[in-house]
Amino acid sequence: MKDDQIPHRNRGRPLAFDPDQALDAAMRVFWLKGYEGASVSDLTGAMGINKPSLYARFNDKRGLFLAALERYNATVGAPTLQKVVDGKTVHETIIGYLSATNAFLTSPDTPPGCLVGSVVTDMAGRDDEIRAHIAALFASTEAFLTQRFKELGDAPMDEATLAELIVSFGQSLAARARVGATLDDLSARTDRFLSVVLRAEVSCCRFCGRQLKLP
Amino acid sequence: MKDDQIPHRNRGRPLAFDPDQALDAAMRVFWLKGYEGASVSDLTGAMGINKPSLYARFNDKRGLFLAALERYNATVGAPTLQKVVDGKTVHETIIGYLSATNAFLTSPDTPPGCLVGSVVTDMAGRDDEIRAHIAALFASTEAFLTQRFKELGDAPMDEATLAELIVSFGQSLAARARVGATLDDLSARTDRFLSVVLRAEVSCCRFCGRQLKLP
DNA sequence: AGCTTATCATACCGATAGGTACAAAAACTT
DNA sequence: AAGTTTTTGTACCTATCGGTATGATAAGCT
Repeated sequence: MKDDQIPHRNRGRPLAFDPDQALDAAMRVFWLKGYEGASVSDLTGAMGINKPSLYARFNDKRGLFLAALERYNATVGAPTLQKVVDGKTVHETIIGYLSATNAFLTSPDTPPGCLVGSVVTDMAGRDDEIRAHIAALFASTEAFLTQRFKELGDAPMDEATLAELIVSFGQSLAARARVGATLDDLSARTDRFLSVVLRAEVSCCRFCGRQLKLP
Repeated sequence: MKDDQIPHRNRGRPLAFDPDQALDAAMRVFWLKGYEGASVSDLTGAMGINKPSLYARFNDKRGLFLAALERYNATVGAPTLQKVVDGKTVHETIIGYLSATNAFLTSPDTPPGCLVGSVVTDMAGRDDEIRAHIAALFASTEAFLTQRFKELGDAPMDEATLAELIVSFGQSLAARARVGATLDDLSARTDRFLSVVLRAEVSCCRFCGRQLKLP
């Protein structure tokens, strides 16, 4: 009775839809409508499949949601974090990370804001599994930034504190985008944030008055 | 046919429940479960009333939600903003505002986080009326802080920028609280944020190295 | 071809969703 | 006491919810 659960490859009727494409569609529905607000009919409609196909592949609505969340991290979260890997200085890293964040938060191709920052964070208040998952995601994002800042070595303050401030600010950007802020709004807010936190291109402090360009 | 709509006072069978108490209960249900996730049965159960009473007073589920949101602003938002009125210095004002925020975000008597920052912000992505309402609320909160900082006159930077940073940071605190952060977590994050933004009790900048206690 | 495997589309399930009809009940007015 | 006004509790409405049984269909295997 071995490998009883594992479906044999290349047997049976082939899938009539592309799983990643269907997940993209489901992701957007959840992103816009939230978990409880997205009905299974909404989802199958957007995915272009029938309900039995959905349940055969994702088990239930929750399973689909978790799969869509993975897809979100792979297609939205990962490319944003890649900017952190690509940055050659702390300043460049932060600019890259927040710019990429602002871009996807206001992309015309997707619902406003961040799926994780609005829908999933909201759900965390009533769903322990989601809460643990998302708390770990936040923590690991901060740890990732901290680690990278240490490698780069030119952070203007304690690296963990800087990472915390950046991620926190990113969460506020997500909230603003969700309530309708434009890319210009977010960019302007980001400039002001960085001018204070990195003290770049502004007076260093009100005592020494020195002009800086960090780093 | 005048005043046909206005119910005569002190006529008819009296209300068997306290409207504010019922709204408090409804507010908590929405706070925990979100709008779509809160069923009318959940709501009437928590409020201790029957459905016809709910519909007679609040018109429909959405009307109840809007009333609960007003109640939230009156019982949670307003007391927090009162700290801004009470502050005698910018530093004290900020500490008071963020401390009060952290307290209600993690209160054991209410669901985690901020109703506005999680549930309503999420809804804003799919509901234009809510979006306009909440965007105006954010803007007016920043304007209120800006105005107060100007009155106090001892802000260490442009008052609007400072207000923006404080409100933004508050939003990130709300997200953290929603995913399970404790009051200690939030307080520690707040200390680190203030140590950078207000440069208080830390090195002023990496060039002049001066110790400050602001203000 | 015939068998096996897996996905397809249709049609359906009980439960619950938001919302309401209706008559009894509780106050006031006269 | 009788009538008026408003809220109450029960019982019910239709639509949709998440989820599934069933049989046709499309592929590989032998």
